[in-house]
Amino acid sequence: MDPSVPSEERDGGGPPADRQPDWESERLAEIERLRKERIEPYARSFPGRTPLAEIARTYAHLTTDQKAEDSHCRAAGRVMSRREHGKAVFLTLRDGWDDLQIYANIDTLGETSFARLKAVNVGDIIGCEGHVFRTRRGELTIFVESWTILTKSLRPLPEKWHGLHDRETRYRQRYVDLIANPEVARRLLDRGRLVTSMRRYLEDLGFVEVETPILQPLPGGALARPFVTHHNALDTDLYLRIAPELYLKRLLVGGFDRVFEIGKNFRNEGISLVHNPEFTMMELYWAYVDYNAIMELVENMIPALAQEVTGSAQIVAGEHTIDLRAPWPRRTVDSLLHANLGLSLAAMRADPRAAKEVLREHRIDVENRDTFAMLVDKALKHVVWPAVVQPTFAIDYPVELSPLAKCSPDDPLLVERFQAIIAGREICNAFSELNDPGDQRRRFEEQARNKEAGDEEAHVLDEDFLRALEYGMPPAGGLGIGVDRLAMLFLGVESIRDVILFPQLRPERRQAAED
RNA sequence: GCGCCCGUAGCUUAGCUGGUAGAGCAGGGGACUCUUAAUCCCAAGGUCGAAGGUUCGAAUCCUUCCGGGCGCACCA
Repeated sequence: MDPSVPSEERDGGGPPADRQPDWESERLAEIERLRKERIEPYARSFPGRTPLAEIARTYAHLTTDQKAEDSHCRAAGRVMSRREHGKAVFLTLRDGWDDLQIYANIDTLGETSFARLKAVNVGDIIGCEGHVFRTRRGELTIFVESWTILTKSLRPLPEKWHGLHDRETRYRQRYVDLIANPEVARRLLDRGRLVTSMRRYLEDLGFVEVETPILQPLPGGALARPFVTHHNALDTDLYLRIAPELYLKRLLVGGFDRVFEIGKNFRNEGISLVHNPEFTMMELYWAYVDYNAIMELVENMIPALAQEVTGSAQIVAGEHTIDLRAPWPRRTVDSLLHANLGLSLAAMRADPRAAKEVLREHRIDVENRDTFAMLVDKALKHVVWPAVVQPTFAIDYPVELSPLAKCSPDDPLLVERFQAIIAGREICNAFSELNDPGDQRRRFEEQARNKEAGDEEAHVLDEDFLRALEYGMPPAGGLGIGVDRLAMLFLGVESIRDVILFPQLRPERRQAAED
């Protein structure tokens, strides 16, 4: 886009001229003034600059009122605040999320350049050249010998003292939030480092990263409602994946023996403090091991990642300090239910009606049509998990909850599945993968019956996946970790929106643009 | 999807049981050559989220809608 065209002349660019607020027309006028003086308000480049943090580091040793010899440097950044003193001015500059003060006076710059500097607005991006000194008040400062405008800002920044609090504006205009609240940027950078660390950790273990389809003809690998879209050339509906699982298992069939994927999943469900319609999932599959090996991987990887991202394998969640270091205790779902509710799986299966009474006593909202599987699920989520603070593996789930997991050798009603619970939250889901095509077909058929009965989240029957299993999938353990929620746990935030750069909101209605 | 709460200037906000909006910052003009929430003086900026209703009179009370937040439900 040609930056020399003022925004109001672009199609759909700014608000209509008759509704233009004063602050914008004033700044547009300033741009015209600059152009008349042959100064480009949107510069091409500013070569040879040194990052502000590096300048601060290099000259940290300077004492009060001391000037650094040979400290000539070029720096650039956004003007965050301005303190005028007649024939001198202080500005606070920010590049990235680091601030540094600069100082200029009329003696050094001359009248014209100094007057232009005083006309700079908070929010403008400028470049300057000068030497480094420390003021009488002790602040490291660049003494400006020359400067230039790099980008003129048309919109005022949020208030410097109270900042930007309005959550809607913060999420809709994250670019402003990042400027006004640098801790938001730091948190989101930490989230990025978590993903990087996880990738490196798995690669070091010999896992290979792959990318499988996001557009899938059948949505599988999880129990959830999908988004539907349409491919015009193929004239067919496609689904945004709810999980990569079935494709990664096809890769096990194809010969990959340690494989993982980090990517977005999409589920067409409610939005909440812990749900965003698109979220980042890490899934891995490891051939020739069962869920015991996966548990070891998890209890070693999680503290290692926490160490890298937060600097400690101990994290704080509310009033609890949580020690993530291995080993983590392993408790069967049956024993957890028994300890917290006095119910055994066998009893719940045999007499769901009595089980419902017990759940009601714990003020859990149960409905008459709830199946045994749903009751177990509710009991775990509402009673058992909240009581688990330190990392704990909950293992051996009822087969009805897990259509893709392998049965326990001792009990055909249980599967070899586990979830890790930390601070009351599920942070992963894993199992010994079902590789018996006959058993898998029966489980799919059971799901199909659930679907007939009205369960919209029941798993669909995927014939191609069954065909792959018929070629033979090696025994394997599989793991899924919700990366956003792991980031929340590590960074101590309550809302998933605080670890997602652009969380989903209802689309904004822009009246000016639509008229 | 249901319940509760919120929406006043670009930002942060005051505005009592109804009497038609007040400030700080930012922005504009002026003073000030080491300040840092710089300071001081002046002026400007608001269809009080939108539309209806009650009333002599509505930012304030009622209804509906829009947007957001928080619970609950579904899910990771």
